[in-house]
Amino acid sequence: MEFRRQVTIAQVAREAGVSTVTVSRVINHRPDVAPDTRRRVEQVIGRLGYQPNAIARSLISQHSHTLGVVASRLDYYGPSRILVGVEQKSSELGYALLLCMQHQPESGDVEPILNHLLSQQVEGVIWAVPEIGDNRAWISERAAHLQVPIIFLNMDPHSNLPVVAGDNYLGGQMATRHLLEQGYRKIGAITGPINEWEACQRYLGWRDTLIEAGITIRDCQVFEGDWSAASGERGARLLLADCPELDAIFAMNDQMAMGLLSAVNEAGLSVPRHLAIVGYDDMPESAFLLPPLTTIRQHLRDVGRTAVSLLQSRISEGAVLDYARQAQLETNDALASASFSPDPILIAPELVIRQSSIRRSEQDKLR
Amino acid sequence: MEFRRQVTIAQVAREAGVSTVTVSRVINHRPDVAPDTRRRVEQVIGRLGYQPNAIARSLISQHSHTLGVVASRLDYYGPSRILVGVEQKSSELGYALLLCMQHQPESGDVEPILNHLLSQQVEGVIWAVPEIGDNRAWISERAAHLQVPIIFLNMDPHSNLPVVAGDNYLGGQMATRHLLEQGYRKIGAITGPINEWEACQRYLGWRDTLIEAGITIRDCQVFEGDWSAASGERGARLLLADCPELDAIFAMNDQMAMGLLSAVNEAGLSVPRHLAIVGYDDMPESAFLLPPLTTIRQHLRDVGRTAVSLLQSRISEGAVLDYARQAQLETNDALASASFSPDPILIAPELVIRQSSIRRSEQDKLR
DNA sequence: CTGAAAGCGCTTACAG
DNA sequence: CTGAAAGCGCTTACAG
Repeated sequence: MEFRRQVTIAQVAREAGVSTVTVSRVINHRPDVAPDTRRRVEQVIGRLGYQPNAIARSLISQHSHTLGVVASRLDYYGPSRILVGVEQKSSELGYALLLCMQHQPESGDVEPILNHLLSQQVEGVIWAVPEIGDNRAWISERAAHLQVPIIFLNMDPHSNLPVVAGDNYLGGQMATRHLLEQGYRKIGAITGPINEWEACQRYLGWRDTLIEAGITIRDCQVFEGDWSAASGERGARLLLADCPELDAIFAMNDQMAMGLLSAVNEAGLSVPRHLAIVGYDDMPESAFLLPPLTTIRQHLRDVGRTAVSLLQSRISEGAVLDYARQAQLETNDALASASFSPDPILIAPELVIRQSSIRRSEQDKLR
Repeated sequence: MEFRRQVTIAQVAREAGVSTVTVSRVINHRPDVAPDTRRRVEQVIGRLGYQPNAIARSLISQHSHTLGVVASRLDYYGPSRILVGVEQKSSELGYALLLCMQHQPESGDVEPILNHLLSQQVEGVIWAVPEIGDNRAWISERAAHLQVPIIFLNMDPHSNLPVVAGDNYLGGQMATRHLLEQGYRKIGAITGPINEWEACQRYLGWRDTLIEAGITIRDCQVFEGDWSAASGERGARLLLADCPELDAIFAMNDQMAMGLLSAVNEAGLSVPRHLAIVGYDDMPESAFLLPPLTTIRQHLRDVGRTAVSLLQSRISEGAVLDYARQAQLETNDALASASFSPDPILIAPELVIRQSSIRRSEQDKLR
C-alpha cells in the first residue's frame, strides 16, 4: 500500500496559474471570481484530488466545527442509543464528532478528558456519562467557567445547568400506576444502583406512587441490583423468599427483568398468573421474551438529538457574545440573552403494555 | 455561563518574561531549559490554565494523532462492542478518535465519509461497516492509493487488504458440530441477510459441516432472516410448518434465537426436548433466556483492539517510508518492508454451552 | 541555555 | 475581478 502526500492549496494555485487567494475563493464558493478562472481552478482541483485541510482552516478561522462527546458503558443498550442520536444530529448540523470514553464513570476524575477535548478545540461538549454518586462534584468549580458550552445528559437538573434527560421519575410512576390499574397491590421493586440518578428517580417514582395510593412499603419489598440480568435473578430469589405475598415486581431495566423472569420460571411460578412483571427500556428483544415484557420505552435517540440541538444554540449564543465583545458594544443585552439558561428538558417515556402485566381478569378471558 | 478565550503560548511567554520557544520547550519537556526558567514558566502555565492548542500542533508537526472510525448500526450489540475495543486501544495509544457513521451501510457511497476523514487529517482509518453486497466495490480503485492506512473489520479477506475479522465460518462449524455431537441430525438454519459477509460465512460453516457429515440439506430447512427477533419468529413458524422433522435449529444471531424461542413456545413445543437451539453472539442476556441459550461467543472487543494495533503498525511503517523518501535513500528496502501485507487476522469464536442444546439422553438424566 | 526567523495550510482584510 | 501581505498558535532548525 502506498500513501500519497496531501495536495495543498499552493500546488493547485501553481498548476492553475493563479494565486492561492483565488483558489480559496473558488473552494468557498465566493461569487467574485471570473467564470473561466473558476472553471480552470475547479479542473485542477478535480485532477489533483485536492481536499482542503480542515486543520489549517480551523486554525485560521477559529472554528473547529467539532463537538466532543463523553460517554461510558457504550456496550449497554441505553448509552449506545444516545450516542446514535448525538451522532445523527451532529452530522446533520455539519459537526465532526470526537469520541471520548470515561471508563470509570463513577470517578469524578474528568480533568484529563476535559483537557483533551479543549486542547482539540471542540466547540462544545455533550456529557453523556450517567450521574453516579458525586461524579458531578467537578461541575461547580469547572463547568461554570469553561471555554465552551457543555450539555449534560441524564443528570439531576438541580443546578441551573443545561440538562437533557429522560423523565425517569415519570417512568417509574407510569410503570407503577399501570400495575395498580391492573389490580396488583403488592408491588416489589428491583432497582438499579441507587446512587445513580436514573435508578434513584425510577425508584422514587415507584415509591411515591405507592404511597399516594395509600399502600405501605415494607423493606423486604425492594432489592438493589446493578442493572445486570444476574442481579435481577438474585433479587428475584430474595424477594420471593422474603416477601412471598408479592403479586408484581417492577424491575427497573429490561435486563434485570430477564433475570427476574428466569428466576420466577425456575421457582415454578408463571407470569403474569402468579406474578406480574414490568421492565424499563424496551430493548428490541423485550417483545420476544416469554411472556412478552411490559416495559417503559425511553426515547433515548431523541435525548441525544435534542442535546446536540441545544448545544448548537449555545454555541451560536457564544458567537454573538464574542461578536459583542469584539465590537466593544454595550454587551448587557447580548450577555443577558446568552446567559439565559433554559429549563432542563425532560423527555417523557412511554408505557408499552405486553402480556407480562396483564390484569388477572383478562388472563381468565384469554384462556 | 461565561466562556473564556483560550490562553496562547504568546501570553504565557509574555507573563513569564521569556520567548515562546522557551515556553514550547517547557511544554514538551525538553531538557535544555534552565531549572528556574522552567519553574517560572510552569507557574505561569498553571496560573493561566494554559493548554496547548492541538490543532496548531497538528498543523506544524504534520501529525494529527487522530484516527477515524467508520461504523454503522451502533445500536446493535456487535458494532457497539467493536467500537468499545477500538476506543480503548486508541486511547491507550494516545490517539483521538473521530467517529463517522455510514447510515446506509449497504450503499457503497463512501466518498463523503472518506473525504471528511481525510480533510480532518486522520492518520489512519478503521472501517467497521459490515460487508454487504458490493459495498466494498470502492476499495479496488480507492483504498489502494489512499493517503493513509485503513484497516477493514469483519470483511472477506480476499483482496490482500489488512482485515481483522471474527471467524464466522468457524463459528458456524462449531455450532453445527456441537449439535451433531449432541445427537441431533435434522438441523435447520435461520440465517442473517445472506448478502452480508458474516451471515454468509456462518451459513457456509453450517452447510459444509452437514455435508461433511453426510447429511443432505433440503431447501425447506433454511430461512433467511434480517437479524431481528421478529424475523427469527417468522422463520421459526415457516420452518416448523414446512419441515416438521427438524430436531434442532441454528439461529445465526441471539436476537433471532429469541424470536425462535418465542415461536417454539407458542407452538406448544419445549426446548430442547422437542427442538434444540443454538444462537450466535452471546449477548449478556442470552444466559437468562428460557431455557438459557447455547451460543457462539465472539470476541468483538478484541477485534476492535487488534484492528487499532494493526493500524498503528501501518502508520509507523508509513512514517519510515516518508523518512526514506525524504532522505532520498535507496527506498527499496523501506518500500518492501512497508508494503508487506500481513495475513488477514481471524479471531476464533468460542462455543458457550447452555441448556437449549443439551443432548437428549442428558435431558432424561436431568428429570 | 535562550531567542529571532521561518513556516505548517489556510483565510481575512486591504489595495489595486 | 485578482493578488501581496499578514497572521491563526505552534515547532523546527539555526545562531548566539
